[in-house]
Amino acid sequence: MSPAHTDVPSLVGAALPTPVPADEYDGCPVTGLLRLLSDKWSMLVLVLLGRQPYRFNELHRAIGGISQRMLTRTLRGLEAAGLVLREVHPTVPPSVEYRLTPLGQSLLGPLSALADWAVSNEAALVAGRHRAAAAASSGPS
Amino acid sequence: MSPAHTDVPSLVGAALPTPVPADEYDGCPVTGLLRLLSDKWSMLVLVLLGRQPYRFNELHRAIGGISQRMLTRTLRGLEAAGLVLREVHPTVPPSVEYRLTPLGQSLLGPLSALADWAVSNEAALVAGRHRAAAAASSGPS
DNA sequence: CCGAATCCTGCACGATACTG
DNA sequence: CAGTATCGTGCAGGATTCGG
Repeated sequence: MSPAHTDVPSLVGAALPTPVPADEYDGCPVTGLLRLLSDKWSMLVLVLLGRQPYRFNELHRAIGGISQRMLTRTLRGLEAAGLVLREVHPTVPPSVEYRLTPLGQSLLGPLSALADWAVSNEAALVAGRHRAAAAASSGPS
Repeated sequence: MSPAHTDVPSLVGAALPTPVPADEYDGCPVTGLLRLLSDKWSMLVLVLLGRQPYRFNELHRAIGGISQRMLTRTLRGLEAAGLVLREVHPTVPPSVEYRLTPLGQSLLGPLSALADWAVSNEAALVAGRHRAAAAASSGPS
């Protein structure tokens, strides 16, 4: 075991030389968060719930393009992580409200930073994409 | 079923699927960024390259657990997005250096915000995961 | 209205072997 | 050293149906 060949940034928590407890969670909190958020809808749901509480079909319509299955899955995942709270009102017909927990709300800041960057650098990203396309068609010919 | 056993050398080029993301850009810059970063390794590679330039196998060892295939794909994707620069030095043996473009470096800030949040709230996330596991084993029995 | 259950497809990803 | 070629697998994710 020779650590420190390339000292891993503290961002990944010096957790790369992991003891690997089980075959599930690899020990790095950043990786854990990424595995939670790296799906198609989680971040979008978080941002929407950050604005206001939503009921299930309200959210379904607000997103538009997500299947019921994936919305349920996404919400359950976020709920399991403690980011979203699910409130069932025993009315007829039943209604369920989803809102962010305080933990979920605290995630909105970092999320916004990423979103702001994406908006601010949209032009650069598009330009880079074009440069890459041009290089790909003229280069390896 | 295994149809043609006749060795067709290289007709089907589906070996390296999706050379670049190249997905249909849906118009939302945030979604575009998420589709770019929502894979298993992109963010980690960006963070590592944010500290220093790396050569291919250097990066391979530093990450530890990624396959050559995925490292290549990840780097190509980031390169196509204009976040990573690939420099080939025509030496013997050949060496290739990867570094962040200025655009890539500007992404480190927002990325760090997310990473810091993950570290700060690791305990809460782990607790949530345990609650979920307990509920899953006792609830739907 | 809320969601679970089922079926199905495609891609992300890994392991290995080979090349220049 | 830096990739490419190829095969196999698991799981994300969509469409639809059924139940409460």
